[in-house]
Amino acid sequence: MSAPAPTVRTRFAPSPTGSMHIGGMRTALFNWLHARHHREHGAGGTFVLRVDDTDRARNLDEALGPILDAFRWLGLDWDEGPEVGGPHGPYFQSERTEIYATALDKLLAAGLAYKDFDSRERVAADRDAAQKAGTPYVTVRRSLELSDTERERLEADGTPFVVRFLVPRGETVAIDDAVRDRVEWDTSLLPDPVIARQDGSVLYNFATTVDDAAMAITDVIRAEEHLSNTPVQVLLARALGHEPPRYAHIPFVTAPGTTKKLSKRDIGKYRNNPVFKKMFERADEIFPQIGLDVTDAVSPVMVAYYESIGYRPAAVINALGRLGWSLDDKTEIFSLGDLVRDFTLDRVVKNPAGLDPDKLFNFQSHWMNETPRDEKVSLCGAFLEKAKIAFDADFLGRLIDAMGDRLKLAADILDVAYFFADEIEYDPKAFKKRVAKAGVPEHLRAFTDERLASLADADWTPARLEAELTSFSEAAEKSPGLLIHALRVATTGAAVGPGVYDCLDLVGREKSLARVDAALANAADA
RNA sequence: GGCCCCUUCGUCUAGUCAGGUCCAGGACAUCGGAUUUUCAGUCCGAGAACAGGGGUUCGAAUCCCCUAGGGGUCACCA
Repeated sequence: MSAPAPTVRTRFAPSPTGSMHIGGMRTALFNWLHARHHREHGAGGTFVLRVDDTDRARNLDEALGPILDAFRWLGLDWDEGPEVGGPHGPYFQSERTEIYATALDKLLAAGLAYKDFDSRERVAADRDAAQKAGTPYVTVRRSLELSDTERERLEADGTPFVVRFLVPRGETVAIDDAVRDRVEWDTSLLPDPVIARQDGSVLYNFATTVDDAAMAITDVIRAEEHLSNTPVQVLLARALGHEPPRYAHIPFVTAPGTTKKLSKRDIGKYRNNPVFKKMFERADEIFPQIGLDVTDAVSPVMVAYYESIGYRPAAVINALGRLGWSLDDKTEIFSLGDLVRDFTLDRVVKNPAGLDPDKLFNFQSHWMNETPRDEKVSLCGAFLEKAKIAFDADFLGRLIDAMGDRLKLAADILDVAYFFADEIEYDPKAFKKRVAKAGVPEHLRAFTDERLASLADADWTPARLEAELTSFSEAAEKSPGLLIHALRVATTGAAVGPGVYDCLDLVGREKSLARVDAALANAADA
């Protein structure tokens, strides 16, 4: 008889920094997916959100809010954590100082950690010397050589000290990583990590280990840059009397077109990244219209960018899910539900994956097309409202229908905002090329007078308009393109947009005819 | 520099654990064609990769060894 499949508990522990990094979101997604997969297709799974706020953020709401918003936007809920609580709280590290202090005392009392009185400078000098000599640096442990009386005197004098974990030398620590298989380290090469500062506050490696054990985390899924922290955490967990969790070190996300970790530090550089450039430029066009500043917090490195510019959460989920993971040799489209069903750690790849804005955009096309009409209307409507453009919902619906697949981002609706304006402005270049061109005004005049003017309101439909235009062009032995272009520019002012017959329909018979007259008068003046 | 990780088309990846069906499959991007002419979309097509070298084997992208390259990490940050 095999043991029952264990239930799974995963966690994600963001620092409240005021914005959610897209790479961090990918790590969070994998944790969430692993837990949900086991809940629905295994013995159970729980996803925990824990807040790493040891830095004591000045304003927690401001710093944590956007992060929780990103989770909510993508539809990733958490079973335990902020707002929802849970049996393993508190879920803010700033509220767990007692727990850390107790664990620290336990290690100290057992002789598994020690007070180190060496100054920062002295330790740095040791490290430099080792570096220079090309030998591995390990802690010199001078404080362990101290006699009891010496130590007592130092403490009585109030000499500052840090607490270091005493790494057992001469051992091999190994993990069976879910994505990297077996990884081993020689503990003789590991420095004794500081686990508590002079002020008594504990450090990341220690807090995480204590919390993961206290919260019964079974699977630690994190980016591979944490791989080198792992031996210390394994040793620490054992010293504390716990069995270490299973680890899965997933590849980190690289900046588009590079092999370097996508980092919020480099946002400035990314503006010039040829692959990222388009995304920045689109933001430059859109954000000013909706009263948003293009800041680091809404750059393409952050989840907020995608929401702000009108991506579908499903598109972002799909792209993130495929970053370092695949099901097989052909499936590309995954809903969140599909991912919950199909996601397993053993299909995570080992090598870093670059975020590809083009591919993300392609997923967006797909998921925008899957979006019901009503939802598109409300999404686009929200953009129009932010841009302070008055609109009629029915008309917006018709416009969205006419745009069809052309509507990729919800913000694209702003590109055709001229449909909501009473007055149009001609794109001067397009006007010259399409309307004020030899032979065109006469042709357009004739078509309008002979075919359009006499059309009844009820016959002013895309199908009828197309039939008229086609047959007129045929009779005149001219390319339909001439009228198509001329009419579009004359009635909307723009060179691009929905199909021209839809444009005429949207603008309406009366207004279209008036605009053709105005355009022709304009062309005559030119 | 020490330790650790990684290496298939430009990119994301399938195939590697169980060597032959892989002169390497899919997707995005690119280019070309069609839809007899906006833009877009759709359809069709093209080019494009096993880092290098040695082994093992009848046979290697797949196993072994070496080399090279890339990356991560070496804080009283997380």
